[in-house]
Amino acid sequence: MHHKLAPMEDTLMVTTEAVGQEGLLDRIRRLVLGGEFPPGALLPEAYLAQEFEVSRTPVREALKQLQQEGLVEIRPKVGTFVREPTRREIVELFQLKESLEGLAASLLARRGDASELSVLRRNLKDSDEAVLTGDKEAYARLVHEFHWTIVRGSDNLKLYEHYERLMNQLAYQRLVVRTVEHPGRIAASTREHHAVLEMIENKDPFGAESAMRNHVYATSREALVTEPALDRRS
Amino acid sequence: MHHKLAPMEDTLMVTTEAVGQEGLLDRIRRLVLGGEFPPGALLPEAYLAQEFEVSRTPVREALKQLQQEGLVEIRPKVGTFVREPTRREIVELFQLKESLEGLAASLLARRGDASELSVLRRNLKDSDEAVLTGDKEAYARLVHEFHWTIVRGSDNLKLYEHYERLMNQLAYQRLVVRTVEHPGRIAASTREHHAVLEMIENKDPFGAESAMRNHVYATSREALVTEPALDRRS
DNA sequence: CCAGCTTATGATGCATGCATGAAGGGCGTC
DNA sequence: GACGCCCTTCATGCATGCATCATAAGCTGG
Repeated sequence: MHHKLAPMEDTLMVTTEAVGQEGLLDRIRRLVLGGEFPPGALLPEAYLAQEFEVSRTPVREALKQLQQEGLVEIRPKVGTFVREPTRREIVELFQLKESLEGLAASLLARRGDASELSVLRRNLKDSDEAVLTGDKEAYARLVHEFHWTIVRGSDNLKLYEHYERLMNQLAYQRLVVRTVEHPGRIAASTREHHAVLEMIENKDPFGAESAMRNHVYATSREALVTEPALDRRS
Repeated sequence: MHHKLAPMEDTLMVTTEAVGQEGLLDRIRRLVLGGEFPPGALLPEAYLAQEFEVSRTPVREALKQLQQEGLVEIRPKVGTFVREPTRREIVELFQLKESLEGLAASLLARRGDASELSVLRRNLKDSDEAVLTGDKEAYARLVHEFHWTIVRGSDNLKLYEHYERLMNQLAYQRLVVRTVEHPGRIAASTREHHAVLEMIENKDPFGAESAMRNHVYATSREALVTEPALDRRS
């Protein structure tokens, strides 16, 4: 069979969506993650189509992708439902998170890129500041950025992509907000962050991985005991 | 807004596709991974639709999912093309593989389920046998099964799912087949497999993780030097 | 009142048609 | 001969219509 080849591409599209506006997939994902629809709720294609002013066809495509991400469950001939992660799945996802972030820290320590390091240092400075002023909102955001910066800084795009999927499934925002409520945890978490950064600065991949894994593990334990709603199932 | 909730489900569908036949997504994926279409080739929706005797709509849905898996690239208004992984991406994926399989070995060592262990022991026995008889085909298959058994045995479904994605992107078969060609590597690989199993039998999570990571790393190095075609890009 | 069957509803699954836009080839000019 | 413009071609992107089937309400007989 004769195959038609793609014309040479010189520009590498790194983002997932074309220009214009936010992709439909992202909009529906935000709807789900935002808690607009409670777990178990039906996501009617017709409703979404009308809501976003498109036809059902692109909506269906997006829903199938969300199913791959594990955010919704499509029951054939019945409908698409918001998926509620079981406690067991949360545990599984945190184990993965530990592994992936450990890898990221290790890779970043090996690379030891100066610009990333300064971003992280700045982040921890701001973070300490937020703790002192008691701005939990800012603290949560900075913690979030700290972790993402390390994953991005690992300079491993595939790792980044898998991490992104993972975090989507964890619906991170809601969990970490709870965690932040515990003052003792904040102090410990801050210490752990500094430890991670120190290891990265020392260009110690093993130490950085270890420190990061310890930190993620501690955080996940806290998140799991702090989130009683997760005990409903499994 | 009033939400329609899902009726209670008692049966948990663990497989991805309903009964009947193999899913369209899998069939197209096999077409791509099978090398039927060379990297860079266009996958015309109309052709696939005719080939699988469906309309373009379900084909489009499947292609969008394959894009998420990183196997194809969809250029808006142009077409869907088989993606050729760059060498850099291969390296990135192997780093991830190392991390994920390390986690799997660690979890399995912690669990220490007897039935999984006997399967692995049996696998290595058959594997040694295949080495002696020089049956490289069987050896490659057994190695494949060894790794998948450990990932399955980790009893972490989310890990399994991410691993599955990862392996799809690696188009494993073609790479490992090359690796098998090197006699020295086979001996080393066999030793490493035994080491991994021994650590798991000892219920030593750290040791198992370490052994597995060493093994995956060694294998990946071999695969990378054995695959000259990967040097074309990046 | 309840169990079993029938039927009505509503949502999905998919085929089809048309609009849109990107490549590539042809043609005319320089 | 080379460059640039136009136009044809073709594949996608999406809207729409209809068949299918799961679900639940209604109905009937016990």
